Order: sequence, then structure tokens, then C-alpha cells
Amino acid sequence: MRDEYGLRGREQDAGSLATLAVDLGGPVNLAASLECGQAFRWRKACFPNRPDLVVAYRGVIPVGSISVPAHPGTAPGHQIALPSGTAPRQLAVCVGQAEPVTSKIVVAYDDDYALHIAGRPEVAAEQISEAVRLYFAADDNVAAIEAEVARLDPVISGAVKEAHGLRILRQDHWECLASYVLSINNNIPNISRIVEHFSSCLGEPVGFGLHSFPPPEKIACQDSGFLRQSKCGFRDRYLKDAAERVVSGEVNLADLELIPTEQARERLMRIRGVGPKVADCVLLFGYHRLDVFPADVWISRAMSRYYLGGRKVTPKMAREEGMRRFGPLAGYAQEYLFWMARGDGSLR
DNA sequence: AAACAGGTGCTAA
DNA sequence: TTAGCACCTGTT
Repeated sequence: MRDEYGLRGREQDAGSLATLAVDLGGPVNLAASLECGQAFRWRKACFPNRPDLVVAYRGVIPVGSISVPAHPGTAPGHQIALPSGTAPRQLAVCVGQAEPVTSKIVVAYDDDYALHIAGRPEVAAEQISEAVRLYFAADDNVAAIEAEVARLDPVISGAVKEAHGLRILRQDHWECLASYVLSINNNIPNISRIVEHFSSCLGEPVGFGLHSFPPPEKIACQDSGFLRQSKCGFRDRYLKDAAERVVSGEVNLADLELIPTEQARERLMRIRGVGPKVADCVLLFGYHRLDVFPADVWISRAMSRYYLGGRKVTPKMAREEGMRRFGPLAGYAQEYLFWMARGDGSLR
């Protein structure tokens, strides 16, 4: 039954599969990281020719498109070296691990598409390895973060244990922005369906039968008919507005890496459909600003229950309290709280 | 069948 | 500043 995952049949036969092991230098739990709701394009899969891997997912990651410079208040960044003239690309990968939590993950990709990005196989392997390390935030000391959050806060230490190895990803800026605009008053299956629809209709093939998420230019030029067919509902004009402002340069997504979080937040919120919650999600999941604390209704309820004595808590209050309590680890703390809130049926 | 889903923009105090 | 309300669409 592997065919349903697209790992056999035409796509796989067409290109040779390359596999590499990537060490993240600390615990990773793929299931927790990819199914906690921060990213919308990962699907459970069977890893090709590796029955020893207990879990695997396929999805699309940016390769060579993100550089991570230093911005005020964060650690010095690093940059991926690219052959000059190489455009940012996306590549489908299958990731797996031999136990639920490990520090090493196995990555498979289609050589043909990888060569299209890098030119030579060794370069491709090196770039993809770096891209995976960046996407899964190998630069986060997750063991230390978990210990510190648990120490700061016994209340959520249980969730820290349960979500052991959860990593906040570093998603593509534009895909992340578009995804969270689509998340407004929506549910995860629906969001995933729409993102998938845009990719398969307007994206380019990137291996495993998957397609890249279309760039803003491709979305900005769609007529209202297409947007209606994609079932965005009332979010269609928000998405269009986002695409247009990014294309026009009014909101320069690359530049947001360089400026302080508050300023980046203000710029993102110029876009119709980007309020505090969406902006914070983009900053956390797209720009890896770990000091932000996206507060939705679930988080607000959880904050009320666990910290504010059951009093009524608005998202604004929850956000301020979360950032105050957890400081530079607010993003991770928010994930653990969300984990608890989901598991706690009594939070309605 | 009515309510709800990881909010936001708009309007009115 | 903030409370109240409508909103596409798919599910339960």
C-alpha cells in the first residue's frame, strides 16, 4: 500500500532516490514537530526501503532560500553558501527516524530535482543537509530549552515531557504568511487542503509528486474565479492583499529577518488579514523569533486556567503574560501550553 | 440542524 | 481602547 504515499510508481522510478543522515545535535520528535499544527504540508508516509524507521513524513522544505543573519537581540546567524546565481528553491523530502525521539533523522529526496538546485550531487547533499538542519532548527539547544522551561514552570513540565523533542521549525517566509492568513477562523484540515490546492495548481514539481508552494507573484495575478475555486472563502481578499504587498515590496519578507521583532510585527500587520495572532505565528514559525507568544483562544483559556486563577483572559492579556513569564523561551512555552490545552478536554 | 473552527476588520461607545 | 458582530466553507 505504499503507492498511496507516492513513494513508488512513476515519481520514484523516474529519478534515483538519494538518502542521507542528518544530525540535529539534540532531540527531535518528528511526529510532535510536524503534527502540532505549526506547519500544514507534512503527511505521514512510508520511508522508501527503510522499514527500520518507526515514523516518516513527506513534505517540502526551502533549500538555499533562507539566510539567517544576526538581528538585534539574537545570536549571530549563519548563511548558506550557494553557487552564484542560484535561485531559492524548494525540494520535497521524506524524513524519518528510528525511534520516536532521536537526534539523527534520515532524509530522502529525488536526485533529479536536487541536481536541478545544486548542479553536482555532493553539493546537493551538502546543501540539503544544511537546509534540513536549518528547517528543523539544529541551532536550537532543545534539551536546554526543555530543561529551562520545566524549571521555570512546574505547571507545564508534564507537557514538556510529553512533547519531548518538539522543535519549532523555520518555515518558508511566504508560505508561512499565506498559511496563517488562511488559518483565520478556520480549522487545520481545511487549511491543509487549501495550501495543498494552491501548490498542486500553481506550484512547480519538486519530487515525490509534490509541488512547491507558489510564490506571491503567482497568487497576486490570479482572478477572483480561481481564488473562489480554491475555497478560501472570505480569506481570498486577505491572501490577495498579502501577495500584492509582498510583490510590490511594500512588505519585504527577506528584510524582516534583519529588523527587531516589534518592527517586523508592525510591518506584517500592514497586510489586511494579518492581526496580532497571525503576525506572531509568522514571526515564530517563519522567522524563528522564539520570544513571541502567539495567543489564540486555546492559549487564552490555558493561561486563564493555569496562571490567572480562571479569570477571563483576552488573547492580548495572554500574550503579554506569556512573554513576561517566559521571555526568550516564550515560543516554546506556547507550544507546550498548546499541547496541554489540546489534551485537556475540560478547556472546552 | 445549529454550532463551531488556532481571528480580523469594521463600527459604535 | 475595547465590545459586538459578520464572515466562506466543511464537519459534527
